Amino acid sequence: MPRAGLTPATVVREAAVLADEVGYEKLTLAALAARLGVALPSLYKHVRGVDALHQQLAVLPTAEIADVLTTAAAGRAGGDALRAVAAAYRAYARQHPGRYPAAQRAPDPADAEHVAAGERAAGAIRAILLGYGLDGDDAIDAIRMFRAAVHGFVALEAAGGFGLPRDTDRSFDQLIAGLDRAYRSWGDR
Amino acid sequence: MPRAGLTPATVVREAAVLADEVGYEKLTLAALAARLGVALPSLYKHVRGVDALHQQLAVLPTAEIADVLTTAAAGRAGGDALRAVAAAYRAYARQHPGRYPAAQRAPDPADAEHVAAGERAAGAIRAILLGYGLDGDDAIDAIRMFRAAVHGFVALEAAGGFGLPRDTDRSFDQLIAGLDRAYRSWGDR
DNA sequence: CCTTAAAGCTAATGCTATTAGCCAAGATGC
DNA sequence: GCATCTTGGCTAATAGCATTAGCTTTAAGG
Repeated sequence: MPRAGLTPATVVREAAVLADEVGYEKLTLAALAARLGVALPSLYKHVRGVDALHQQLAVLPTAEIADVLTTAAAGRAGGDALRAVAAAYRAYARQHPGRYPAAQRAPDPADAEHVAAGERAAGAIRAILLGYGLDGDDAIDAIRMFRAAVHGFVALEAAGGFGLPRDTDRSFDQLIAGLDRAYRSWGDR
Repeated sequence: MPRAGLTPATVVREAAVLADEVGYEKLTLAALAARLGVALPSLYKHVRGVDALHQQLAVLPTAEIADVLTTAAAGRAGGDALRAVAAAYRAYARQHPGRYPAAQRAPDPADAEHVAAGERAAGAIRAILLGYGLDGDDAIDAIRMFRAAVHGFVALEAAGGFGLPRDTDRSFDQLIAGLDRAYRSWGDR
């Protein structure tokens, strides 16, 4: 019987694919093992368990989000960059309904790769905020504001939380427009 | 052997208490049955299963949030009301870490009580927005903005997503201040 | 070629959810 | 006050998933 040739990385990557197909909460070691053509306990040679898999699984989408945001911001500034980055974030969440929730898991401080990916994502936003004249603690607050607004929106949207027959695209545009105004008027009362 | 005297309502209410203690994702029929002093399968006389329990469990916190928001808004208007309602929302989420996530489940349109509770919560926000001159589709967008921003913030906060050593209370104040500015400048470019 | 680390396996255990079918508690009707 | 009938709660059985233990054999490396 030849070996499957798995590594922790391949297991986690396949878990990401599977999560997008069946949903994050329905991601199961049993289904993952079947997908990889391997018996369930064999996975324990590569991941410590389902909880560790979830933790590991957070790294990939975090890095992908960082990439997507960085790409979207390239060559733009101000409200232009803000809209592009927000749209890219939302698009990622919709295209990856399984791995996006995985990314919400906070990094283990000991996981340098995960921490770095998170910082890269935050850095993409921070660069835009610099164009609004925001830095230091203001930038931290403004980044948290961006994350709260955009994550909150896509989470509620994915959960079917917007019931009224009003186009969510419009609402999202208004959200980002409001964010833009909030950033521009940061110092005001 | 005397009966436990359970009803669907008591089961769901105890589930809410248990969820706050052990966390929404760790809420289990087995633990709930033990808590109620009953064998696990007995619960099936009151709820159709774990999925139905989750759905039912969404109603209580939605109604409680509606209450909390309504109370907080009473006697206030404008930015004052906005701050009070946002603070009340966040406080509820922190005090009820188990049932708050339960409330994110979208209502079954056939569940009139659930739908009504959601509308009551939205109504509390809508009333405030009226003070900003927002109604119609603008109000819908603005309500979605409020929900996205505040839910996103408390969700990220609860998940430990704000890693930097910056006081989250300050960040929350800034978020709501930004929301207030966005509402006040709604028509602007 | 031999050794050895480890990838993958089977077997076993435990927890959770779910269904089926039984029994008795307690409400209802006479 | 008694008979009846609904139904809440039970035990037993099944199935799925996670986890651990221990074995086998691959395949890399001296």
